[in-house]
Amino acid sequence: MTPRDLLYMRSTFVFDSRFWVTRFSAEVLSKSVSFRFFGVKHDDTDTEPLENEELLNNLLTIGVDVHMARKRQPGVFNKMGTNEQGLKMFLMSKGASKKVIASIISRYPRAMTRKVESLSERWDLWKRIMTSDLEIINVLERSPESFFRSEDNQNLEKNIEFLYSVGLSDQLLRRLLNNAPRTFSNSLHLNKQMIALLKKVSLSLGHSDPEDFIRKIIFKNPFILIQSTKRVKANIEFLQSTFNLNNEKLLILICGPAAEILDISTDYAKKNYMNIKEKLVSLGCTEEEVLKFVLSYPDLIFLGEKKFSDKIDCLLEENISVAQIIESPRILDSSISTLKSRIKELVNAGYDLRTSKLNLLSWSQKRYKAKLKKLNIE
DNA sequence: CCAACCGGGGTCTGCCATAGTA
DNA sequence: TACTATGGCAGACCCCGGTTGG
Repeated sequence: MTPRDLLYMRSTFVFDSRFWVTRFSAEVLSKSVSFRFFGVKHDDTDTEPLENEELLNNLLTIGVDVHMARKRQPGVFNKMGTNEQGLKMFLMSKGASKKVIASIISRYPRAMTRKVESLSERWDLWKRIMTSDLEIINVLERSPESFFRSEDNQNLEKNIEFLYSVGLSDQLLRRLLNNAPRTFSNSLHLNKQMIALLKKVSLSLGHSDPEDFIRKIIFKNPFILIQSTKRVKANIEFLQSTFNLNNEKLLILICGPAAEILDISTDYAKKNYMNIKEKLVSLGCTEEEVLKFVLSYPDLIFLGEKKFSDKIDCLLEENISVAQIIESPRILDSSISTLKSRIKELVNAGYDLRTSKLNLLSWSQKRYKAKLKKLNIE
């Protein structure tokens, strides 16, 4: 899955933006000043330039990266009567730091067009699901857009009711709001569509309890409601056509081991699968073996071309056979660096990788270390 | 006691396109 | 016609440990 990479991307992004704010604040200031002059020069008939000047000063005081913000949503800067002060006070009252507020506005400027009253209402709706203000702030810091993109609180309320009506627990709703907050700013219609699709799939595959199927799949994959029905449908079809399973087995697959595969962009799923197939066939596997291999651990489909190939290659370099590899698909779970360091340690300890089991390459640290210690004593 | 089996935990944003709206 | 609300997209693992069966 992507989360780890996303985490990486996100953290570098946050770091970059902070870097930007501190390192280039002088530049930001100069840009906003020139904009102000530009504004005055252009519209000296009404009060708009003055409004903008006030807005810009407010934003600079808060510490907003105006350059970034304007690039993202220029329209907001032409609006009069923005509510940046109200927003700031509101978020502060909920315990957000100035830095977080600045980051929120920098990344989603439209937030400052929201009225305090509606913000407060929205916050209370989120609070029905979350346990503390801090928990909400953490989500806003990660994803300001999911909270601020819509002001339709009625829709939000209906979404909450709808999700409960599907039979999701308090805990699951909380997980959804934490992990896939966009679910709640989807239109009710959109969420209903996805649920309807899942229901249809389960019925057409002969599931006796569609609601149970839906709960299972959302539990396994809390991100499903922020995917397009097009993507999910295409991925289910991909799984169906690729693995050629009977209904029962396909159902188990998509609300179990392959639930997360439904999120991946279909082209990549196909591409990654094709890559696995080509690579293994070129190494002498039959297509049937490839199918069995991937089916035994569908998460393999998340592996991009390079990663998959690199992992296989680093195993082959140790004269490990393809037959051994496809016998232990889980070892491809381990990072390349883990694989490499463990192989080295095991070889040093006299462990013959060509004739012994490979599973220990993907054991937890604790178990692996214990094993290695024993090998070294022997 | 050992390893296999298997499920779980972390975890999805920031951007673009485009109808709709004032 | 500028702006808003909303849908949709790309992106592309790694690790841990309880339970079970030998």
